[in-house]
Order: sequence, then structure tokens, then C-alpha cells
Amino acid sequence: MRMEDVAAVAGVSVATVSRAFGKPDSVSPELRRRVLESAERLGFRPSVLAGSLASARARIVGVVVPSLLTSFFGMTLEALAGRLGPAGYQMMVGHHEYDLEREEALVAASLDWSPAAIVVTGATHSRATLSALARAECPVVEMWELSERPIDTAVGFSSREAGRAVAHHLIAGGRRRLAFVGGAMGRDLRAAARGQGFVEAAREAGLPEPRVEALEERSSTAGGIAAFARLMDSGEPPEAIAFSNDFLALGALFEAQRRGVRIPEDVALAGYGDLEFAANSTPTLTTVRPPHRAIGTAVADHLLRRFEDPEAGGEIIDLGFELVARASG
Amino acid sequence: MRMEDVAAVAGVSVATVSRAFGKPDSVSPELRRRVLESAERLGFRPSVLAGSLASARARIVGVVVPSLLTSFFGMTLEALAGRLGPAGYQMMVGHHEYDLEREEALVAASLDWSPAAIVVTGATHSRATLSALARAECPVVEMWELSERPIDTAVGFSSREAGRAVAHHLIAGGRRRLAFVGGAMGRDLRAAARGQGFVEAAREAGLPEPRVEALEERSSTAGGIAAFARLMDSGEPPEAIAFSNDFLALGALFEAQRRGVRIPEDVALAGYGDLEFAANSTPTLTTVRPPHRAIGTAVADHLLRRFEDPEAGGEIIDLGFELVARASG
DNA sequence: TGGGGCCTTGATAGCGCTTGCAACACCTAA
DNA sequence: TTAGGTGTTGCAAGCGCTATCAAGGCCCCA
Repeated sequence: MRMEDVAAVAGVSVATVSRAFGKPDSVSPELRRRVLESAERLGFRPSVLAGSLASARARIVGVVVPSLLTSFFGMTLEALAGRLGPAGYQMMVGHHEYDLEREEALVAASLDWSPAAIVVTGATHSRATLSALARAECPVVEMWELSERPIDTAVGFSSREAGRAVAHHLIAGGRRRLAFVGGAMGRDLRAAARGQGFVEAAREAGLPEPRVEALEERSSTAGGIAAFARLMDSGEPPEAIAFSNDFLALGALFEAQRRGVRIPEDVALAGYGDLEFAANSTPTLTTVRPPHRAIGTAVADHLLRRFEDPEAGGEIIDLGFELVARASG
Repeated sequence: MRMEDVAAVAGVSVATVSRAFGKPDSVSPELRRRVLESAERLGFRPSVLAGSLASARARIVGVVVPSLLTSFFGMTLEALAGRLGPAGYQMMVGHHEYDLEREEALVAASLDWSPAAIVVTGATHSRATLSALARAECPVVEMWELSERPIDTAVGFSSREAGRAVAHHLIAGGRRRLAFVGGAMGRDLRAAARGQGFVEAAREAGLPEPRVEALEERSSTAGGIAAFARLMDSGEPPEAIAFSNDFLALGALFEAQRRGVRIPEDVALAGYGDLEFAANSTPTLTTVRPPHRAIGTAVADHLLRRFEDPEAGGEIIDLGFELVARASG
């Protein structure tokens, strides 16, 4: 079942069938109707593969994220797909667990499909990834973290500023002995940047050096519990703890409840992510709301614009973040 | 940069270059080395698009899930990609929010790429989806829910049995007035099936008809809080509540804490999903652990086998589930 | 009435690869 | 020595579209 068959039934040439599907306006209404009708009757659907090869442009967008487990990237992906899908683009998704080598492989694999665009997470990449991306003949978007000199386009916000904002908030609440708990900071560079911003702000405020608990594993309530316990059992427990993730903070909430430690009276807690439960926990959780969905829509809009107008260039889109002050600190 | 260029440099024909990449064993070691070396030097990578068109078989697996927000499908997707990626297959992911019409569109879009296989979630689909899938010239896998007569292959477990298991557990704990809280049950048919199984088991045990709270929105702590409040404020509060999702149960835990309702003394709680926090909450949460990752690996293994041996047919793979009894009930 | 646009349509040359088929060399068994 | 394998390699015909270019019809204005 090929265009040729449809052409025969409709009594036109293959070229006309192709145009009826690809650029409807360039075909007379009468013929277009006949073509689409014949196609419908035959149950014909054009082969995207052949079309992509012929036009040297696949309607695919390669998207590389660190993980598929957190709703963070899930929201971004959903927002992205929500706009890209209706425009006829498919997402090719890959995840790399914050491993730059795996990112490299994923980027290479995406590029092999001659995608219409490629979207990666973060602003730090391996040399090979960087050069592959630079050579790519399509728009390249780095999302979630900003960078002064992105490869092409960057959409996100400053993790460092987010970390600073949390510190400022806690300090404004009168806390002086601060601590930061980060999950997988060795690999998750954005979590590390939040930690840096946090510590930096504390120093600038003239407070004692914040204690930093860098967890090996990725963020989890278990990790939050362990870190909270270590912190509280140390000689001088902190007056406020910022976590690199709401789940970590949730763990602390559980452990505090077990120990009878009062939040925020005994110690203030802040998370990151504004996951749904943050607004409903007991007590409700102070956190930072990153623009998860907005990132997805902004990336999609940017790409759609680029597809329309090949002349358009890259840009840096700062979507900011929001500090959500709640009961925990 | 095409195979032709590599062929010229290596002093062989295009066919040999193609074979050196595609079926290395059919080329003499010497030539293979020369070809790969030349390719490397030129920075050549074969065009997957052209290859797919020529072989009428794209190394793509279309995967359609309800949502990208929950770690449920995230784990499955990660496990799937973990096996499929190394084998050279890319995932094309789409999500439909439990909307059968959107599923239809996603399946059609996937099929347009002549994928090597297509994986959908659940056992219930629209007529059009069903016929499109039946016509598909590739393996079709339905995952997460089993069905006696799958389109081709089914990998998952019985949601109904999962619901029954929770009821039996609660009943064994001496509870008689049961309730079930389900999120988005009108659309999420697996959640609905769990609810049915639950009610069914209660009836069989001769207990009073369980109250069923069907929430409109998708599962969230907010929904859990509201449902818990309604249930506890009713004339005869239940002695045990099963939720269709751990987040719903987490909301109930928060609300119970606020109200001073003791869990499990005053009321037993059970969730579903065994999300990471379930093992660490205060109190820890009784829940059902579905084989999220196992589903992904089993689907991938099945597919890989099918790709190897086109003769192989569909099968039904029941991976079961596990009831994890913890402190909450 | 004729010439210059403009709009549709068709013919056709690829897009970059895979693969059946034929050719050839080299070997083994009779 | 010869017939028949076996293992490599090249040739060339597509895979199913898109896009370029030319042709034809039509309208408008001079």
C-alpha cells in the first residue's frame, strides 16, 4: 500500500498525493478531496520513514533526561509532548541516570535519526557530547539549567539562585545554624549547584559554615531519614535543614514525627520540587517550585518557531522559580 | 557523508560497508577492520532512516503509557529502555492520560513509523485501536494488565486479584467495615478493577458492603485527605481503608496525624504501588507491590526473542504482585 | 488578440541504505 | 582431474516518499 496505489485510485500522480498530504494548500480542493477520500478508503497512511528520508528531516525530537522516575522530568516531558504531538512530532526519549557517558551514547543514538531537534538536560556535558551536539544540523536545546553560553538554546532557571533563595528564606526566619542535604550530588550537578548557592548565601550572611550532607544515592525518604538522624544526633543540631528534594524532606518529616522533634519549632525544614504532597503534609512543606511544565512548553514553542523559520537562532530563556513558604520553615 | 564515501576510502563496495555494519560476520575480518577504520576516520554513522526504509523495519519500539508523571510507568520504561537500548532499539514514548481516543491517535502515530514492535498499557482499547493493532505487522504487547485473549502478548498481573488480596489481608486483621478509595476510577480501568476485586472479596467474606469513594481526579495526597475526611466524618467510619494508590494513603496518613486518629488502632490503611516512601512513613504503609520493573524487562526480553525468531508467537506472562504488610494495617 | 504572470499538475531524479543474485576463488571429495 | 560446495564480494534494483523542474491552462492587462 503506497502512494502509487492511492494515486491510481484517485486518478492523479504520486506527486499530487504527496502534496495532498504534505502541503494541502498547494492542491486544488477538488483533487485534495479525491485523494484523501481514496486514501481513506484504502486505509492508506504515508510512510513517515520514506518521507523523512526523502526530505532529510524526520519529525522526531530526541529528548534526553536524567531519569524517568521523578515527576520533575515527567511533567516537562508531558508538556513537551503536549505541544509537539499535535504538530506531528514524536518524542524519542532516553534517560541516563546522571551519567555523562550514557548521555553521550543517547545523544549519538538520537542524532542517528536525523531528528528535527534534540533536547538535553543540564548545561554540563562530556567533550564528545558537546562536539556531537555542535555538529548537529538541528536546533539543540539544553533545559532545566541555564548557562551563559549555551550550545544553541537554553531554557530553565538558575539552580544556584534557587539554593540561595532557600537559604535567605531560612535566615529571614531567624535560623543561624543551617544544613544542606543533597542526594546524589556527585552526579546531579543541579542539586550540587543548589547546595553551593545555599552555602554561599549562608557565608555572605556571616553565619557559621553550613554542614553539608552529601548522600551517595538518589533522593529518597530513606536518605532523608538517615541524614536527618545524623544531623540531629550530632553535637550541635542545625536549626534549619534544606533538602535537595521534597522526598528527602518527607523522610525527615517522618523521622521527626517518630522522634517527637517539632517542626518547625525545633528545626525548620525546606524541600525542593514542590511535589504535590508538599502542600498537604503535616506540617506543610516549604519548598522551591521549579517551572517543570513551563520548561516543556517553552522548549516546544521555541522549537516549533524554529521549525517554521529556519533563520531563527538560539536564545536563553530564564523561566525563574518560586519559593513556596509553608509551615515547615 | 554516506556509505559510498566510506566504501571509496576503504576500497570496497557499498554493499560490503553495509554488511560490515549490519552483519559483521558475513565480512572477512580484514575488510571489516578496514571498513570500520575508514568509517571511524571519516566520522561516519549510518543513517538509520535510510536503513529502516530499505529493510522495512525500523529499530523503534512504540510505547504508549497513561502517564509520565508516576514512577510506576517510569520504572517500566526505564527497565524497558535498559534492555532495548543496548540492543539498538529506541523507544518512542507517548502518554494519553487514560483517554482511549488519545491512545488511538498515539498508536496510529507509532504505527506510521513501521516500528519493530508496539507496547500499550492495559487490556482495554477502543475499537479502532484494536483493529489498528491487529493489522500491525509487528509484535504487539499489552502490559500491566492481563487478559485471557490478548491481541498478541500480555505481560502483567491481575489487578482484580490485587484488590482481593488487600481485602483478604485487612479482613484477616479483624476489620469488618471496609472502604475503598479510588482515584480517577472512571478512566483508570486497572484502579477500577482493583476496587471491584476488593468489594467482591468483602462480599464473599460476608462483610457489610464496603463503601467506595471514587475520586474524580487522579491520585494525590489532596484526594486522600478529602476522602479520608469524608469517610471518618460519616456516621459509621470504616475500620479499614484501602486506597488505589500510595499517595492517596499518604494523604490519609497526614490527615490522621492532624486529627489525632491513630493508625492502625483506630483505622487500618493500605495503599497500592509500594512507592519508596511506603516503607519509611510513620507508620509504615501496608501496600501492594506491582512488578513495575519486571514488567519492563519481561516485555523487552519477549520482544528481543521475537526479533530474533520471527516464528515465535505471542504469550501471556503473569508476573504476579506482592502484598507488603506493614504497620498501617 | 497576444504576452506575461500565476496556479496546478505530472514526470522523475534522487534520499542512503539493504539484499537477492550472480560471480569468483578456493576447497574438498570422488 | 572434475563436479560440487562454501565463503566473500560486487552489482543493481528497489524501499516509499519529496522536491525540482517543466508543461499546460487560465486570467489579466495592454
